[in-house]
Amino acid sequence: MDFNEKVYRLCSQIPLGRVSTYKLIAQKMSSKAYRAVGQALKHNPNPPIIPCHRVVESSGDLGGFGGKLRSQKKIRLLKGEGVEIKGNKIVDFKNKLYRFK
DNA sequence: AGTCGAGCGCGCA
DNA sequence: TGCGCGCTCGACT
Repeated sequence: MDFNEKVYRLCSQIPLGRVSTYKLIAQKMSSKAYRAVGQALKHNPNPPIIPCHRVVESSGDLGGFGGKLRSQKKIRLLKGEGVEIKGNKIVDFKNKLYRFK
C-alpha cells in the first residue's frame, strides 16, 4: 500500500456533500506529510474515482485549486454536490467535514 | 492577532 | 540527487 494509494482510498471514502482536509487524511494514515497528500491528489491518477476537489485546507479554505488555480469549475461541481462555497471558503465547513470514522 | 519558518513524503528535473 | 508543492502548525513579533 503506497502512500498515495491510501490517500486515494480515503478520498474516495468521502461521502457526497461532505469534505475533508489534508491534515485529517495524513493523520488517518499516521503521517504528518500533509503536503504529500496534496501532491498525491494533484497527481491524481483517477480523476472520476477520486474526488480530490472535496479535500480542502483545515481552515475551511479551498486550498490551491480554488483561489490560486483556475479550477473554478471544481468549485462549481462541489456546489452541485451540496457543498456551498463562498468566495474561496466553504460554508458550514465544520458541519460538512468528514472525519474518516 | 498576524507573520515567518520549518518539516513531512512523493514527483519531476 | 535535489527541489518544489493543491499544507499545517508552532514560535516569534
